[in-house]
Amino acid sequence: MLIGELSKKTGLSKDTIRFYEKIGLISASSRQAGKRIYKEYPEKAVGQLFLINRSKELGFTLNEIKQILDDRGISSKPSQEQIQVIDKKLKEVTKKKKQLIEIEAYLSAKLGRLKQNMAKYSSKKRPK
Amino acid sequence: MLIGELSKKTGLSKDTIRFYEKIGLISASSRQAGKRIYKEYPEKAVGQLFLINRSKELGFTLNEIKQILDDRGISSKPSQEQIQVIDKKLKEVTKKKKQLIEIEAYLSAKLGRLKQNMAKYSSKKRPK
DNA sequence: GTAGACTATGGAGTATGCTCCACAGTCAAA
DNA sequence: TTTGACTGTGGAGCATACTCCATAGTCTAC
Repeated sequence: MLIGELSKKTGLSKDTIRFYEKIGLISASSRQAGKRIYKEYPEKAVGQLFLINRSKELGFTLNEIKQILDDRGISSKPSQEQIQVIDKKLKEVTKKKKQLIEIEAYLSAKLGRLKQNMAKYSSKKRPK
Repeated sequence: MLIGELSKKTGLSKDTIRFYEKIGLISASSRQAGKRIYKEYPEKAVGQLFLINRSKELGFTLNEIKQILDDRGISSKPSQEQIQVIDKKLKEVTKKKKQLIEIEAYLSAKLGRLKQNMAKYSSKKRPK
């Protein structure tokens, strides 16, 4: 698939996709066309880009995401280091879950206060 | 409390704290001392900075965090807009929770595959 | 065969979020 | 009263993650 299609499917700009390919986050094969070369993106790039986006929204940096996506070919021997990286990320995810719950509690409390206050102020105008 | 103490309590650098104050994320009162002015940070700045940090780690931008922290004085009338902002952030938190679970599943699956593969490769060396 | 929509490349520019530095004043302890 | 640790200000610099050109080649439909 060419970059335009990938862009539409993922909602990411072509520039962003090219940038991600440049830094090795996703990969594409090259097709010769006269003097020029066109990039062919594999189907799995779609899923990878969605994962990248979700990860970014959760505060992972592109470098971290690169480690997460790193495949080195399914059939090659996985390194202990690779396993450790994924294990570490799983722990970070667990931590983020806890932090999310804390923030949720903070926001809920704040929302409650605001609504109560709002009611207090407008009660003067409300008929009995 | 002066900036050094706040820095130690939160683990954030003085420069970072000054930057946050500059953009209005936290506030401090000013104390005159001869020709110079010293900033006095209130106790609650500690909690605010922790919240800022947690929020950042979850992908919120400083601008978003500013909206979250925005107080306008506890005793002033809360605006409908203020309530909407917090409500929206709560929904984003819910979304992030789901995304985290997705990423967790992805990482777990990947970890399982890596470990299995690792075992397959090393089984040749293991005695029966 | 040509207009219009696509593609790649290179490089400049931008927003965010700090980080570092030089300079100068304050303050507590010795 | 001087030394060392602190403080604020201003401004430059930096890493990350894009975004926006300009230029030039390709491809599709008419």
